[in-house]
Amino acid sequence: MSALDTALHGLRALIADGALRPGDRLPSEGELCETLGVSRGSLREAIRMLAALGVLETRHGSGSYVSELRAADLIGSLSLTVGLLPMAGVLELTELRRVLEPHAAALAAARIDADTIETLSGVLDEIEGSDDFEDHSRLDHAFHMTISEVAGNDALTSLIDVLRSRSRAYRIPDAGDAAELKLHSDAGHRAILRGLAAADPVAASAAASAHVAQTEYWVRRYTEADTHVGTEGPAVETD
Amino acid sequence: MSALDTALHGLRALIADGALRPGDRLPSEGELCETLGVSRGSLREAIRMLAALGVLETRHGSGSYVSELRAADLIGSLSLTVGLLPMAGVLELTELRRVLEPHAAALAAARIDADTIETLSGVLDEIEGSDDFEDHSRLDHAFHMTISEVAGNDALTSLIDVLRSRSRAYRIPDAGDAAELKLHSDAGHRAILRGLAAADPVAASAAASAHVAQTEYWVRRYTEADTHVGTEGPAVETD
DNA sequence: TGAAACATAGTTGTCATACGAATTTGAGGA
DNA sequence: TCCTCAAATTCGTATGACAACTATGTTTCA
Repeated sequence: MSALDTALHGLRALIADGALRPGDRLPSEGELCETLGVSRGSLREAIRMLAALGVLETRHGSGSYVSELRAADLIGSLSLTVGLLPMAGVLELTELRRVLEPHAAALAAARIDADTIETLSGVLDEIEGSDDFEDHSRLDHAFHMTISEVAGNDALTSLIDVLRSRSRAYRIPDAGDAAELKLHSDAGHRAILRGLAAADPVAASAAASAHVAQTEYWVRRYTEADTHVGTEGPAVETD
Repeated sequence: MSALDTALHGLRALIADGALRPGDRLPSEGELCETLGVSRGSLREAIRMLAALGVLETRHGSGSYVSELRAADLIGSLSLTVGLLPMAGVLELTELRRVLEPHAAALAAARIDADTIETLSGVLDEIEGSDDFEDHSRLDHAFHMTISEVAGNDALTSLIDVLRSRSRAYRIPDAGDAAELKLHSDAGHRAILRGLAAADPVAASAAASAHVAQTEYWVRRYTEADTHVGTEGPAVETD
């Protein structure tokens, strides 16, 4: 077994066995090097891997700490990489959204309160009144995240967030298309909100499903032309 | 910006911009150090982080390569860490399973062929005829993975696999309970297979939903007593 | 007495160098 | 043409050194 594997599995075992619990500070790097029998370089590589996966957090000058090990945080570690997926992968993820977002909407319909409905309605007012893509993207994100937060499962919220982050950043070159998309998008949002306001899980779920399906349609429509891997360039909501 | 961040974002940018495509070999570490202006140690830490997330693969003596960037692989990178979740997190994930597995079953019901049904039936025969927990776990896994593979979305399959890997490894101390669980589990499997064989998405979906609900019941039942974080020790299917 | 400033020790961040281990490449010969 | 083997290339690992940052305890001053 390589030194890196030794360090990686050694650290993981310390957490799995309960020797290190969420929030605990790890022994210093020098100490761990002796304990695990690897050099500091190999140890640090292992620490970085677990940090990338959301298991550890390192603070300069202080030490490394075990994270809170929340499911939402581990899922959130994907956000660094989903932006690198090619189009084919994005469509796979969109299918997941097609299951998860209706579920979140249904749960939210059963739990949402009047204040939140008011807030969401205000967000939609802003979206419909704005022509700025930056605003649109931000508010759209807020709308959907609020819904999944109300649903009450943080892991679900985090997963939806990660999946949505990828569909978000595609540009719609044609101005007419962009306008049409926004029209449908606004209508979709209102339909979801109606379902929530009526405390009707089935209606909210159906509206959310239709909304994702619409996203999928637009992503697919612009797939053939632009199969670029990157996420750079002017971003336009397809959502 | 720290040297590590420089290296990490530099590498990520090379991929996002398309300068490095799936399957490509990265420049040598020495070359990248000059390009990015960081030491070899910092560069290697960045490479490890991306490797942990499933974006890069390193081969000793050969070089580092960009992975195929399949959504399923990126999601699979979670498998190293979901085993560290405390019980509360497992229940969150089980709720996700409750949405995803019925969806997979419904899709599979619409696409499955006679040969696969035969195979699955054979797997269930084996499960029902075996008292060995090791066999049971392996065959149960094969049964469920086959279904989600038939569903045709690799990302979905990978996600279900990751989520299931956590519910799998809990021991049922009481022999009577274990027997009762297996009885229900076997019945649940048969119900799912009936739905698939009838090409009935609704029936398959409902059966899968009930199956996950049963898992959730057992996990919850043994939650209060055992909140241990680890995954070691004799593992018994709760599934 | 209280608080601010400072000194100190401990920890992570970064770099440079060296050498071992695995792979790849190409020259040489049968 | 194919095989063998040595050399070059590349990653894997270890060590040492110092900078940057943090935490803690002490001193100093109001």
